[in-house]
Amino acid sequence: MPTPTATAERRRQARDKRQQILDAAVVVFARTGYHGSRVSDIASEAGIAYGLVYHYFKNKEEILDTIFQERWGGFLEAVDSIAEGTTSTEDKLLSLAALILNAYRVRGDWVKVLVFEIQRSSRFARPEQIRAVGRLFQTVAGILRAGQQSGELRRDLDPDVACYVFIGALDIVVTSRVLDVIQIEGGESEQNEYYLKVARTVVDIFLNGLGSS
Amino acid sequence: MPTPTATAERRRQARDKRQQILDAAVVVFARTGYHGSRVSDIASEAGIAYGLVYHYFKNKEEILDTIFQERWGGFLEAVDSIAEGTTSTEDKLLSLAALILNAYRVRGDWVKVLVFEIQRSSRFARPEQIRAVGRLFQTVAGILRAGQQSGELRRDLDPDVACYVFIGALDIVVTSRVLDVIQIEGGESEQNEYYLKVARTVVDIFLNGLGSS
Amino acid sequence: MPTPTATAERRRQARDKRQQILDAAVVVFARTGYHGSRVSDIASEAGIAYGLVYHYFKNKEEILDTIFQERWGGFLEAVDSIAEGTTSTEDKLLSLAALILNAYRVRGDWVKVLVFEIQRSSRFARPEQIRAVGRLFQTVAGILRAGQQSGELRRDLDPDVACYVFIGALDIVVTSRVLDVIQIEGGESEQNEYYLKVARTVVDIFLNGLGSS
Amino acid sequence: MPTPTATAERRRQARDKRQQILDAAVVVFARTGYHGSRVSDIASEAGIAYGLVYHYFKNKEEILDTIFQERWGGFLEAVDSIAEGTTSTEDKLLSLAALILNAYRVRGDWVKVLVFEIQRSSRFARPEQIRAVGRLFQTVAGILRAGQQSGELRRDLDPDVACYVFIGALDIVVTSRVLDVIQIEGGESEQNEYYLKVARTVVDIFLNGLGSS
DNA sequence: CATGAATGAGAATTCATTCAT
DNA sequence: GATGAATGAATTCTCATTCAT
Repeated sequence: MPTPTATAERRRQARDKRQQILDAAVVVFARTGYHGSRVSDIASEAGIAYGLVYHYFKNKEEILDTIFQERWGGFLEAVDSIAEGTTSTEDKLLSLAALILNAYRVRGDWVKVLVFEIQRSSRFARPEQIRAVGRLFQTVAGILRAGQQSGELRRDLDPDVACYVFIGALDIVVTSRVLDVIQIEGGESEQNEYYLKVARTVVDIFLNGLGSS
Repeated sequence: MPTPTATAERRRQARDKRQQILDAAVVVFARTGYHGSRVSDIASEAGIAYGLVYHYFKNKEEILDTIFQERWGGFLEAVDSIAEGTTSTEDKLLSLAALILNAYRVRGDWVKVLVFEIQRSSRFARPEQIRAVGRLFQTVAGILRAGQQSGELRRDLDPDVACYVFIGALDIVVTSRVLDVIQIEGGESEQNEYYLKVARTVVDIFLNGLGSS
Repeated sequence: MPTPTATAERRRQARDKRQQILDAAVVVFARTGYHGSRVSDIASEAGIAYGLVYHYFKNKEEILDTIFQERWGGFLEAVDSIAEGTTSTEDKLLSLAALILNAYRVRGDWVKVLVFEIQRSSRFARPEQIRAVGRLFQTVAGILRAGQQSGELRRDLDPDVACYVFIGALDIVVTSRVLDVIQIEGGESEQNEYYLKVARTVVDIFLNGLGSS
Repeated sequence: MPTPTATAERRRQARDKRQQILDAAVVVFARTGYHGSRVSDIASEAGIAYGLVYHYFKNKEEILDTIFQERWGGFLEAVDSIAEGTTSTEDKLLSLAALILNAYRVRGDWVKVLVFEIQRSSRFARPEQIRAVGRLFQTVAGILRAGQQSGELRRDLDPDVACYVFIGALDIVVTSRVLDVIQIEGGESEQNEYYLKVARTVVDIFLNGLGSS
């Protein structure tokens, strides 16, 4: 009979292996897309037999669902913690912009999968997925609503619409970047600078408008 | 031997049949996605034998490419004609917003296909497709640049970045609508009103900002 | 455009091909059992690509169902025509016994498939299959009931139970033969003789009993 | 070091566990058939880990073989003890009929497995299995032969054929019952009555015939 | 042009069996 | 003995594409 410790150890390894599969799936999906990836590709990327994938996941789709759930949850937490901060609305928006714009640099594969494979398949997605995406909009709208109440923002515009302007601007920058529509040359620091500039521009336009006052 | 007229007639019918296939493909792709659609689904939606599809198109992918090319071209022309107008920058932006927001209502299926199947799978897209999408950004950036030169817009912000804010806002409204993240209740006129409100809000924020001046 | 005749010809060939598949399936199922047979085995026995099997049948199971339906239907017709005859009850029973006992000789593969694969999987079978099997019992019970009314048979026994005795006796002979529990040596004529003897014995016991009167 | 008693205890438990697996297998095979049952289904029905099954049995097939061997052996013993009795032939046949007809009620799952999975797939069965089934026929034929010698039965019919009539009748009643071709309504006592009636009818026909004397 | 039968590569998924712990 | 993670052979089924008619 295995000792309790040995059982725990095995359980830990099992969780690791599950994670290995998820990580490998992100890499593979990013490289060849969900439909272009075979389960065996994921398995060999994870360094395991493909049969084992079915030990941890019901099927290929569940892998994608799990990737979304776990990672999007983490992202939402980061967004929430920005929203709950006590800084100015402008600072919150800047932090949010930086968070989103940096996501691609830090977790490029995962963002690719999100942009291409999950947003796309959401048509068939369970309502929970829709709701999970909706939560981002609600949180941002909440930031705006708070800004309106504190007098930092105009009160004559619907925050549920305004949040689209903000999120949309950032989303399309990320998408364009993923799509290589935007090509950023230079090293790490140049890229960093570019993103900062974009973040500032987005927030600037969003708060002050582009019109010559 | 067929008369010249008969030949012309046949050629016209051929073009019709080709169009039928494209129209059917839009419907089917919108319903079940590119990968979820069989060539035979397209054919039966078009009311023809599936073998015939291969008379008009090399393969399934060429159908998608063609859909993009033909329809995106038309869309770009509409955008260009707005850009080339002599109205104020604000009017141009309002027209643009209305054009994009209405597109989903008028050609829902086609926008779905664009959003999900083409825009989001451009990784595999030929560079021409990237360039074609890029042209939208350039045209909008051009509108902004002109506005800066005429003094209507602030000159301290990069129009190549600013255009993302504008397009991104509209894009995400459309996408959210397609995804049913946004549910619009009510009939035709309520929907119309909602879109007008969104268009005005987007342009308002874009020009005047959300900050309390 | 193909002439009507050509179309008809093609349709005829299609039916042939479908039949080829069914015939091949009977051979293959008889040889290696339903579960032991691959669809590709059936296809290669039929001399076609296995993809074509799915042109004519939804899946492997539908092949088995079709085999049962078509052939059992034919068998029931033969049974019915015996039942509807004007001969004596004894003659009807003799004919029935001969029909059943000969079936294995004439269509050995098909009987094997019936005995092993269809009777077995009937647990999951659609109620129609149960009903189809039930019809055999009803028809035989009908023969017995008629014999009771005409005074040829005792009236004190339930024909719905009595029919089991008759059918069961014949069924187990066939099954035993298929199972090689019974080994019949000798050529065609010896076999024939053996079956005649069995048929007569079964009917004799059934009508006159084994008890020394 | 374990005491002899502890060792014995362990051996007993091992036998229990082995028996647990066999019992579980009967239940599972009856429910979903041999091919439709996974080793893990058997294990979870038995409440053990599926790896353990391979400690007690070489493979899945050996489980089925063992089920047959052990239970069929017990059944044959019961049949033998009837055959060896000193009662009249009629009584022996009645006892035999009751034994067989009751088996389904008492051990329904096991009979299902016998009827569907073993009896009907003997093609693959080792010859010993065929021989074991053959022993039933021989024993029944023996009863008949004894009846002929004692003058209770007609001598002009081959007992090796006659035994088919008897066994076949009972077998098909059981099979029909398993297949739900026969639906018996009512409670315990009604079912009991029905089976008694069938047993008597079968023996009556078998001994006295259905013909109006 | 039109049809749809025919092909077969390709992928997902299942599950018996092994084996390290 | 007991566990269940790990393996991978095996098979079904799908569907884009070709081609004879």
